[in-house]
Amino acid sequence: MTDDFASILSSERLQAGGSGPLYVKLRRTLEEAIRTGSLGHGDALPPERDIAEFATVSRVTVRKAIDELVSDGLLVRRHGSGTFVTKPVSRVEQRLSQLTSFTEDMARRGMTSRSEWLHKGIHTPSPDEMMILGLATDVKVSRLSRLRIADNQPLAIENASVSGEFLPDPFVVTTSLYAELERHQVRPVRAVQRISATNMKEEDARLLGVSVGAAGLSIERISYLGSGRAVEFTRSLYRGDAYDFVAELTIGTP
Amino acid sequence: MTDDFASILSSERLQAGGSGPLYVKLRRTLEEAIRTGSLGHGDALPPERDIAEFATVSRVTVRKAIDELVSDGLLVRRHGSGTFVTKPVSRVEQRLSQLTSFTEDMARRGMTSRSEWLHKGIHTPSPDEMMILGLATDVKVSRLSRLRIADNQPLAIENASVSGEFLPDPFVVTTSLYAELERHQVRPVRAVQRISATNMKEEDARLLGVSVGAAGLSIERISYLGSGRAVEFTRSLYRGDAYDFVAELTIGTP
DNA sequence: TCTTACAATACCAAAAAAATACCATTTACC
DNA sequence: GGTAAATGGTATTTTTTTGGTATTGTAAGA
Repeated sequence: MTDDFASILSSERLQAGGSGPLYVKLRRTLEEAIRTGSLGHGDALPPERDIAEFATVSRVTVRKAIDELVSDGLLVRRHGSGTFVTKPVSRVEQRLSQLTSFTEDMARRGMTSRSEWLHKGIHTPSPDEMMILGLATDVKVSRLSRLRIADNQPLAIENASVSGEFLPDPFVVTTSLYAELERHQVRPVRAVQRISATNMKEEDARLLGVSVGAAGLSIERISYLGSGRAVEFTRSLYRGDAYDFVAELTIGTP
Repeated sequence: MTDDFASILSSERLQAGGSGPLYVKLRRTLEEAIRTGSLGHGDALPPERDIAEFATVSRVTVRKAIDELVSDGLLVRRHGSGTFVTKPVSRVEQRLSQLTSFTEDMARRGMTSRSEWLHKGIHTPSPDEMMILGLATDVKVSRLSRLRIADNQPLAIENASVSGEFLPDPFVVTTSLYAELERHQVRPVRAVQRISATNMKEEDARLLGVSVGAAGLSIERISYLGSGRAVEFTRSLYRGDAYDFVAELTIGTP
């Protein structure tokens, strides 16, 4: 039982929860906590047994309270895993200014995350790639494409292009492209990110499970070595209805 | 096992790592060590077996912790060789950006810019505004709405809400909201910006001269005083086909 | 008295977590 | 070059945690 819950479920609060059966008071208390944000979207509730013990009621009573919140759509149960606060719109935030990892970010929201590879291959560079990566005519380019999935919902398509000089064999990449580059002592030190909005084309829409024309957040990133040489070029397309990009800015004093 | 690791993985630290499963605590401990620099980039971790023995957990548990750090790009594995700390891109930080005005922004891009006021007024705050700006019930809010035009093309709709305490009279604002706030010694020092993609509604599409459903870049910004008090809340909608948001990221150890 | 809502107890099943045992690759030393 | 030690990789099993369900008891109201 977390400390947060100690205050949320304090017996005073439960008693003050108005009249009626125990499970109704408990439900109102939980509902209030969700609406006020004491329980954030994606947060896990403590185990039913813990709640029962803390509120000194039986587990069935706790379950009855939770039952109603589940049928109202405020909570979601996962057998063997826990009970979680639902997200009204499944919005995921990425905070650049914080050092939170993707896994932890998702875990904090009670979401599981994984990837599916769509493509790995060696290609003759497109004009775009040649220009951006500054390739000689005879150098090949490695392309890696994958679908990022959160809570079994496709969230984004990631297309990476890397110069063959830095990544001759794209098939060795398993989880992290950057980890693979690191293995060859290739270390980008700077990146430029370009964020724009675009309407989904048919194939992207199909992969992401949205309708054609839906708004998508396109993020293009080019990363550079200390020498100024471009290493990698990634085009990502995020579902506009499921992804927020959050940045914190500080104002310089002139 | 090095002495360094003895302190990094001391069982006290592992216990103090908060609640949750063992592998999560272990992951957090390692992550912390990497972030604080106790483990520099390029350093090798001790063998998994050693870590397991020292932390008195099974090797699989150690591997699970390391797995997540690998997929986040903080660590790199080399079969038969060891596990090493990388200098990953997932640890990018957005360079301290200045809160630039639209005019400056466009000037930097070599474009002429002007605005057309759509609305100025004093209103009873909406629930959104009350929550975000932290307003008392009897305080009014000033709303400013204008169309931003660059190179004679409508580019964005800007809706600003400012607490009446800071801007009692919105009609005095002519060009820059920030300049007007500055006149009253109101100086935001921090802002949080949320960028997302959305499909244009009819009215927005008409004002911006695009078709309904076209992709738009929605940027919400809340700016704060040094005290943490929110000053202003701006919702902007940019034409997705005409505006890019560019951020430069530097990669490095904090 | 009978019905019904409420609450408690005891046990079931699924999922996650952790441990065990064994496999594959790299490195180093001979 | 070959071989053994060291290291990460994987499959399988066991334990623990968590929600799910059936049964029973109790008290209020028809």
